[in-house]
Amino acid sequence: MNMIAKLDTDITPGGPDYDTVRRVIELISEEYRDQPSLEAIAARLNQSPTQLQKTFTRWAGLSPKAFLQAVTLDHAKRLLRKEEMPLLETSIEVGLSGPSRLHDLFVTHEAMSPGEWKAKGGGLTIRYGFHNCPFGAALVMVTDRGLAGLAFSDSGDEKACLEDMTCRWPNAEYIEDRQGTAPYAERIFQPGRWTSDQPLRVVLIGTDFQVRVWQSLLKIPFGKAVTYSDIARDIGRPTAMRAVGAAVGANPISFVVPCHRALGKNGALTGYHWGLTRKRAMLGWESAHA
DNA sequence: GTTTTCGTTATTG
DNA sequence: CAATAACGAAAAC
Repeated sequence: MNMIAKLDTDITPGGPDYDTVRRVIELISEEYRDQPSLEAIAARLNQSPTQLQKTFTRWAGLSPKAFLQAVTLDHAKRLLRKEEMPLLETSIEVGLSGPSRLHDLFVTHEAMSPGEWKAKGGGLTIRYGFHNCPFGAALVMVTDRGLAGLAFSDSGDEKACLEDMTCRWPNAEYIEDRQGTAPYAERIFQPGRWTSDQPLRVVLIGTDFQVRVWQSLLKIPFGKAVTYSDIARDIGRPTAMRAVGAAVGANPISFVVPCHRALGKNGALTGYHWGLTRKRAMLGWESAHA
């Protein structure tokens, strides 16, 4: 169980370095087939190779070249490779409401009752705030029962991001409270603090089917990946892989519920609500720190 | 190999 | 009820 020593926080959304990193990943995502060299990438961004190397490595913990490797189809397939049997099946048993360990972040989760789900958030008070994280501006949403939402945006479209999330539970009451949400953000994005003695509490608000899918996602270990059909099988509905995809995409607590670890059967990244670039960034980042 | 076609199923309008 | 979707397998090029 590797603990990530420390997460660099000096590359923040909106800053020039963050933008550089984002563009590098974007470029790599689109052209990884051509295996562009560091020089080529730097030239495209009008930067010196050494400068770029330094900036990127500070963010990812590995060079652009190595990141490119990590993002290749070939590598994605390796993540899928099930060395032993299980992964999902033998993972720590998670009940409807119980502790589980996801990528070394310890989490207890509970599901909302169907009634509460139908109320579309009615009677629920949700405090929210934006915080900087390695993957952009993170929108953190918490209720008195725990973390309920986590979304991402690039600087500029925070408004759309917030709207995207509030639309999911239109009847809830929303209060901006960065003070209140800050501890969650720190906890989530500082892996050094991932401990089991005080698990992160999350509350899953969704349909019965969705909640089952999300619980399945929570069983995927850090740095690994599974297939949509793996999940379908795990929840006892082996032919519902497509519906699983929809449910994964509807996951309101991205990253914490690691929906970025769900790949197509051939290792292709099939989609991501917050942008494929971000999905690749997360997978590459995890590969680097695994 | 790659593209198209069709089966499946939980949501949404 | 019809349309849709972050899939997948099989058929067809």
